[in-house]
Amino acid sequence: MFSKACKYGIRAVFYLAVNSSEDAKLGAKEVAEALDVPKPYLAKILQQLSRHNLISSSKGIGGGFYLSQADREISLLDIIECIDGEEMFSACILGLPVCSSENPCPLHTQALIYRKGINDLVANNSIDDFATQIIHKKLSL
Amino acid sequence: MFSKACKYGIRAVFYLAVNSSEDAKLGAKEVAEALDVPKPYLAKILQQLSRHNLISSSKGIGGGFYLSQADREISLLDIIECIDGEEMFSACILGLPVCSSENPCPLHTQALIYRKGINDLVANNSIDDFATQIIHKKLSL
DNA sequence: GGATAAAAGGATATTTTTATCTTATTGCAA
DNA sequence: TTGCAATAAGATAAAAATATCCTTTTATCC
Repeated sequence: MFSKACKYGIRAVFYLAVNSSEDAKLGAKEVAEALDVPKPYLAKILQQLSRHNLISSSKGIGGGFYLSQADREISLLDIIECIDGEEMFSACILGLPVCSSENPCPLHTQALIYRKGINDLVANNSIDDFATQIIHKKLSL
Repeated sequence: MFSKACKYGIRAVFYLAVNSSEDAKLGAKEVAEALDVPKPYLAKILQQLSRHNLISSSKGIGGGFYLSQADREISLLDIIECIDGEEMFSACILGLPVCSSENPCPLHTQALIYRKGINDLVANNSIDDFATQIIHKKLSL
């Protein structure tokens, strides 16, 4: 479904949403250790998200990554598309170059229902929405 | 979602279901050309499926790949699991080592609904079921 | 039995993904 | 203003996925 980079990215953003703020930035090292993922690789992913203004960062002493209020209002889909590209939910599930409602592959119609479900899940919930659930229900990251 | 190898495999099996029989075996070359996928790579995938008795083959002149009646009654899930492994639908969508209903990740509960939908789609339909639809509705491969 | 046509199997090459390392660059603090 | 702690960026390495090539085996036809 998602690439490893994307899974790391989603988890890191959730971790930042719960544990960071403008006054409590987190180094890539801390996040990587908390999530048990490779540090330099995660740093790359965080940099990419930062460059696209989906998360915030600052250099220097006391610097690190964090989520601004604006960052918290974006959808999880934005994070996913930034890392894995925009075709995750739109490309044919069998990889056919042309596959649409008019000219569907054998899985198209049925799969569409479920893929749209996942798409809506990540498109219609903000980072904040997920953070609230994570805190409330004590979910794992 | 599926690896390229798996997409090629699914399409090839569908192609064999529609176009081959015990009396009309198809060479890897013909299938690869029909689906516009790399010939030697597809051959590998077909060999793997054949080794696991999910499709049938015979060597020599007039040989090739085809589906026996038994082959036509397996589920698409068997094909998928043979190529991509058994964790496609069971592994955590965020890659967490432990993620279950008792200890869910932030996407677990919602995603489960849709993932189960896809799983059921491929688990509860035989190759024959799909072949019937492909022929009836003139679906693309 | 010999030629041939096909899959089967093994080895290799290429590309992409994942991971690491090294060197800037920035910003704060003493 | 100098040193340090952090991200940023670029280069490189390792692993996995994708793709190809070559040889062997097997079955069929003559």
